[in-house]
Amino acid sequence: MTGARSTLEDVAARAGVSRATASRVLNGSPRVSDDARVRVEAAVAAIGYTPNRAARSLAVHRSETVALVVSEPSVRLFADPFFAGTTLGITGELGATRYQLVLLMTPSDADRPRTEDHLLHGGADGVLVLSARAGDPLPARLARAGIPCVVAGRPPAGAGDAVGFVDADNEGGARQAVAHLVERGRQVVGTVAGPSDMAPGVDRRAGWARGLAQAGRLAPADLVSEADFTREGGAAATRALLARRPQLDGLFVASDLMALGALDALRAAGRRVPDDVAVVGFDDSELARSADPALTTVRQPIERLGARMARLLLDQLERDAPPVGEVLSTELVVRRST
Amino acid sequence: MTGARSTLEDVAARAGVSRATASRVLNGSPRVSDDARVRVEAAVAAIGYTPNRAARSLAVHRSETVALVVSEPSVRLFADPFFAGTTLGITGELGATRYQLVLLMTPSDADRPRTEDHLLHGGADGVLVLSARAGDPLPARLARAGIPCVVAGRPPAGAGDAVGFVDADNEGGARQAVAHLVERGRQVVGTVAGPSDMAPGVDRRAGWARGLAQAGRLAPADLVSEADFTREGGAAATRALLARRPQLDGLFVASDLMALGALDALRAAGRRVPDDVAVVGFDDSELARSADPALTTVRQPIERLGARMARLLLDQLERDAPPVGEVLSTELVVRRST
DNA sequence: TGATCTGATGAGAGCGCTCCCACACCTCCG
DNA sequence: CGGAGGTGTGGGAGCGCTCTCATCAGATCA
Repeated sequence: MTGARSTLEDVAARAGVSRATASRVLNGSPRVSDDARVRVEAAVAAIGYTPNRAARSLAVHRSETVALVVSEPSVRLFADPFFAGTTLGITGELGATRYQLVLLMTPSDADRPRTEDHLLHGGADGVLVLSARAGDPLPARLARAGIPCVVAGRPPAGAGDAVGFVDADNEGGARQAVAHLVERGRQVVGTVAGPSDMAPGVDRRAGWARGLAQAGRLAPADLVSEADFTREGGAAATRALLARRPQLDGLFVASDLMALGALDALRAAGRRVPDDVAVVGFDDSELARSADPALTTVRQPIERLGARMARLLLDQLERDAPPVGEVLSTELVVRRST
Repeated sequence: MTGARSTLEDVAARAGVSRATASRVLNGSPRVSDDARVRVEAAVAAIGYTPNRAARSLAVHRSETVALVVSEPSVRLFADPFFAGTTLGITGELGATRYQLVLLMTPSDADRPRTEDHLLHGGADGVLVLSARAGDPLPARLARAGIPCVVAGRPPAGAGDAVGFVDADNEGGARQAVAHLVERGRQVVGTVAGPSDMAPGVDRRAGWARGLAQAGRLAPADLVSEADFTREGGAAATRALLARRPQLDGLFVASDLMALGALDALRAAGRRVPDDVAVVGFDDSELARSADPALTTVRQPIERLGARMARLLLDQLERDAPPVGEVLSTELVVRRST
């Protein structure tokens, strides 16, 4: 069954056809008689034949691989919550195709040129990019070189519409969160926003503002406090907010980790959650479930996001569809903190 | 620079040598004159030549890829904390070689045969396995087929010494944890153990027992309560323990997530942590840092584990070293819970 | 000085596949 | 009944590399 690998030649011989015909059958060409098709398929099954990827790649001038590039210096912080889920979605979608997923991580800036070079030299037929950095030049460069590319999150500014993307509906999620807080009767709803140079930070803040607007409220700047997606940052931002607006009774925090910091700060300030201040996070990470009180948060369809990325890339690769963007809706998970 | 891919032929022509000589230079053969070597290297640099993987694979009969198999039905629970870190370590080690990392996830049992088939048919030169299931037959099968294989954690029983492995020192870590609790003056040190059909569960429990033995204490069975690595399970196990041994004042919990459950149970029972009961977890996940009180825990060198897995595999692949096992030491991270 | 060895080199086959092209065979129409 | 237009098929070149083998120049020795 294993051992001496069998070749297409063997299959052809056994089926009593030429190598060319056997190849046609394997590639689903319509120009084959039913008779030949059946015999080749039987031979394949009997021999346990598996095509040689290398030979095929060499002949068709394609690697038949998709690269997953995780280009993030601080992999630890960023990757943990997303990586496993997204990857699972990607492999699920890719599993049915002949494409292989090869993993390229560039934790330090030093190894990015190598990766880029590799991809630009045909290292993969298509590329999926997982990166928090908005300014990543890689996708645009790949697209310019004619290599299909789909990024997670909003596409980098310079890329035009040449690169596909799949993003979670950050703004919509934030709006949901705010609507929920308003529904809970909160009067003064502030936000601990993410950094304004990161797309999710910007979008979630915008969602907060629009959410308030839709409720007929104002969204004054002094109800926004920016932090850096860390727990400590979240705590500090919350303290600042409380200092400026002691009446604060609702808080939308742009990530679960920062929300944990917010809970710290609120507790330190003697505010009860949710009685005095209701808090909503974002991400629905493990942290949210284990927080005290358990955090109401916005869940992103991580695995689905990976699957859609792969799908959009395959569309470009196989039916050379144009690169498109897609926004996946989020879901509010209500827990004890509101 | 990109565009029409250059071939070895081009390099050879430019360097004024034959394709064979150019190939020798690229593969570091000693049988090349310095003169030729220099000229070829210059040509490579000038042209921006990158070898064609497919052609090379075809010629050498090796795929020059390493597969990372994540064979876990409940990827969410298992993979999250380990996956990103381990993978990072692996890619770091592999980055300097010509091996590519291809990702194979088998979330459902249905797609495992496919994966196995692929690997058995030369899909990769070597395989790294990330799997919580002790009974996974894949590594042994691969080894039997002559495909080098390194697993994370203890090797499956059936594999003999044919598969390499890299494990964290679960027992040692547990001993450290217990020693720490004893040092803190705790008299009755119990444990919430993991399932006894999972290697980490068994090893950590053994470490708890040995730790007590080393301190000259007994490790009676009624100080052990088994759970399933979930938060709720940890809470239930802790309640059982408290019921049996109300004097309990030290607790080693075999995972951070279960430790969170233990904290819940202790709080519900009116015990203060660490005053009444000191608690140590295991994993040093994000959860430990964010717990209340922050959890003293045993850190595993996740990234290093990945790196060592890759290294051991490369040793088998390149210097055909025999498969070996390696145990990485863990580190106690002391926080507020003890 | 010729025989022998050594070390660098190039010619060329071959890895397993795809795909172009030519061919045989059939059907259909003028 | 001859030519046009399909179909299914096989021959064979070629993808870019490695590696064996023959060759050849130069060094070494008797």
